[in-house]
Amino acid sequence: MATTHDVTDPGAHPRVRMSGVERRNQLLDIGRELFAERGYEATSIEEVAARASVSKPVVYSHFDGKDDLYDVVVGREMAALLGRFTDSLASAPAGGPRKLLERAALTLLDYIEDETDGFRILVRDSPVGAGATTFSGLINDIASRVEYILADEFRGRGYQPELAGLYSQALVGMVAMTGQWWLSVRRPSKEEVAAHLVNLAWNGLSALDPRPRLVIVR
Amino acid sequence: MATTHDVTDPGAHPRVRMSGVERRNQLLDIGRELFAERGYEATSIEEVAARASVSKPVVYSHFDGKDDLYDVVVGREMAALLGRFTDSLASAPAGGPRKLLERAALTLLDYIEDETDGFRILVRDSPVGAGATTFSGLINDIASRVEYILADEFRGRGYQPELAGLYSQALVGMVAMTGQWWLSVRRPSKEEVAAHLVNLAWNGLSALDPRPRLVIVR
DNA sequence: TGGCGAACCTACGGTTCCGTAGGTTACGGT
DNA sequence: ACCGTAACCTACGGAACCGTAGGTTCGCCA
Repeated sequence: MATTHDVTDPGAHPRVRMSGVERRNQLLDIGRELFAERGYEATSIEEVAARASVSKPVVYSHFDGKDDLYDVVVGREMAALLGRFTDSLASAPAGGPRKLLERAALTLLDYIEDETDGFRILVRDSPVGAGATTFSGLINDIASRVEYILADEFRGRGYQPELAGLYSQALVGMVAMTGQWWLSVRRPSKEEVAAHLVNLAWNGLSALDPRPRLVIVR
Repeated sequence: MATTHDVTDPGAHPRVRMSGVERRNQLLDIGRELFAERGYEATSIEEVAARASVSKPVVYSHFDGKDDLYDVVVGREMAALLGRFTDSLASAPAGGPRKLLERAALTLLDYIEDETDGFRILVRDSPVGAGATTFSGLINDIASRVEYILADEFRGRGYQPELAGLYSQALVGMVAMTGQWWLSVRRPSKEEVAAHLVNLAWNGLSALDPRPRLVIVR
């Protein structure tokens, strides 16, 4: 007759006792993974606990509930992506709009490749009443950054700057959707994809460069 | 003491008895509405029944279950959208790629405006194990139609036709995301949006037309 | 008018899941 | 050696939801 504590489940970790922050981070990672592959509704706290080889109350001791876990995961991911944009666009030596476009495209593609789960979550729907009427809150946020840059550029050229919103949505949508498609294809290479996207956005279909190159050194 | 059949709920319809197909279509419409506003998981059969002022088993007598209802709704919507594309592209007097682009953009924007719920469903996630790794199955399907057209055009110009996939994803993504954004803004007008999208896709950022016009007569 | 079948209902079983109450183990400082 | 506290567990209440069993109403047609 086995003792009550015969916790030798095959495949389960041998009962690790972590510190508070370690466990919290582990749960956040697992949450990101599950929310990415199943979405919010289909993810259960029970499975989060199971994947951490831990019981449910442990999860509740770190987060107020499912919503809270989700919010923290999303917030973390938003900060990560926005940080990448800030780094890559702010540190740029102001090389004109075309280089900016290249940088932005590469930044997003890099993020998609490195943090695939995070990207999936940002692209998926929010729980239910989340205000973000359009896509997911952040994609929109990115678009509004691009909008400022474009508005400046438009003013300089004499176009109507109030159209910058439309064009930035179009550009961000182009890159985001292509990135999502590229996730499941992985070909051609990321740099090639970026070059073609810039080619399309910059030259247009009427004057496509048959063999586009990136200007930025990597 | 009220009788068992005192079904005079205020606000509920006065107990209508429909024919089989009528009821089925009503349930499909309600399903589309709910799936669009809440997604698959958050929608319950009970609410579908409630909105139809009908009991749950009625829903089960028309559909095998939640999955089936969802599949039929999606299938119907895919057929509707594909039909629009077939009509608008096949009946075109072969006016060259630029007119094709205009037609495609307008077709998608029209659809988004007329069948907003349907579009939302197609853009949202599938239940869970739905193969569609990329976006939603159909957006991809549309993209592959565009791909054929583009591949032809590329061959004619001497570009690599195998890149048509990438460019079609980029173009469809651009229009789809802009359409989604436009849903919540509704300004500028649909025709203006289409004109600017074509402007961007055709001329590129480097040679934008400050006041683009559509070529097609509406 | 009588009866037959389609449309519909109430009621319930079984499952899943969120969130909590209350008790147990092990580590770290003294 | 001892004790406080942080980490963790089992067990359960309560709610939502899917899907079905069995019975009732209504319209049509002979």
